[in-house]
Amino acid sequence: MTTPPSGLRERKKQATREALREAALRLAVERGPDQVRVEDIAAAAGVSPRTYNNYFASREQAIVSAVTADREARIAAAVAARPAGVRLADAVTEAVVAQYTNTGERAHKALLLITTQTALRDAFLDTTAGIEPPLTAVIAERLGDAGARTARVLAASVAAAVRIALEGWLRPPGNAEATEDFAAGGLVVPSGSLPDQLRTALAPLAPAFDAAEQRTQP
Amino acid sequence: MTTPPSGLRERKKQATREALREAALRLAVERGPDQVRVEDIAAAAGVSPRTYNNYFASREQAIVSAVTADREARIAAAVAARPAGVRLADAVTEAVVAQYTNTGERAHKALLLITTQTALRDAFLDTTAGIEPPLTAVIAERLGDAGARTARVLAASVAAAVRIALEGWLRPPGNAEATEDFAAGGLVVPSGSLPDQLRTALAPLAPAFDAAEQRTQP
DNA sequence: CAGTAAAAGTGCGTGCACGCAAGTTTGCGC
DNA sequence: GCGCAAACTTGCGTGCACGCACTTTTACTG
Repeated sequence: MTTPPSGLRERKKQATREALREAALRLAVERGPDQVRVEDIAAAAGVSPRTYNNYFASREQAIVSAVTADREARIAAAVAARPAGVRLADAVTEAVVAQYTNTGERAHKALLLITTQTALRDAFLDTTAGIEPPLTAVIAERLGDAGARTARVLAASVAAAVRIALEGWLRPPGNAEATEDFAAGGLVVPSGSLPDQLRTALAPLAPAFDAAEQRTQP
Repeated sequence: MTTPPSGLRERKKQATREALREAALRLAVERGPDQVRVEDIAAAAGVSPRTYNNYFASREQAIVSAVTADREARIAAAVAARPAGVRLADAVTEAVVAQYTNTGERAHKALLLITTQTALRDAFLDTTAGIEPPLTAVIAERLGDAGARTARVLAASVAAAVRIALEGWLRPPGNAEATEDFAAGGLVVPSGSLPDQLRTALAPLAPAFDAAEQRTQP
């Protein structure tokens, strides 16, 4: 499973993908993100522009993917690695927190770049949707076949919560964008650390996890 | 609040928006969805192509918006209309179900069209994200200022659940697309009625709503 | 009833995503 | 090895989204 079927073809594909990722990020950092055309990225990776588009559906995706990389696979593994004894809600929360906390130095620098542009910011937030399928799989494993639907909903909810946490985190606190239509009582906590944001956002979902879990193991 | 500030300017804008909506849907039905260019929609609505793009960010959005229209506003109203006595979870569930059930004849025909094309299907599913802000507002009202964050997460979870329900509903049952990586035990219920799908998808979130609600009214 | 500021509409130009139909490489069975 | 089939790459063409600068329309004020 970890080694799909075969070898040389797949290696080349991954190599190309990574070359594109790295080229996109490097160029975006060197010049501004606006000054990087698809043509440049493709050239830097040694492929045609058309091929570039076989790997990434948008310019933003390429840049962002250098940071997100294989986060999806690692999240699934992280959840599965937790012992079966702990609450499912805790297992998921900690797995998610771990994945978004252990960002390397390079990732942190890249995030600064991402914050500067709305399009990049959105692309980055969209990657949270990618954790949904693996999360669904691992949650479903815990809930049994009867809870497949529930697993899907919970996984999607987690992804949504993570997105909210990230949004709140990388929002420039001084940004006067307001909270759109209804600014509550102004009691919005500006932005704590990312782990805090994640835990806070995931906390409301814990009861749903508990209920689902108890239905299978009374 | 129901009458924003003033009148003539806003009326024209809405008129143009509706003209574009209707033109997009009509043309998409008459010819295939693929045979409709932005230029045509704009012409049919009596505006320039450039203006069309000031209203809709994609061709699919224009077509789909004819069906989704002002669903967002109605959902908020529907939740607010429920008496304060009922469980918040039930209020939200029923409000959502009602909104997606009372689709008229026209909407139903349009949905058939939407199903035929992946791009349209995706655009339609993306509109569920639009119910998040109003839902957040009305849920936050119930939970009080302390639960603003929680309201946001719950609203996003509801939107995600609705999306899943819709996905399962308008998926051609015979579609051998498989469930991607892990096909559970083959126990996937093909597709019940839409209200059933919605209730089933929202059910797992009820405990989270209950917990949030009880925290404010012990 | 101007005169002016703001907002919506428009033309133009640029870069991009993607379908299609080649050409090229890789993998596999004989 | 050999050739065939599937997978990957690439060039081309089309339609599209959107920034920018400019014109036209709407709203407000002296």
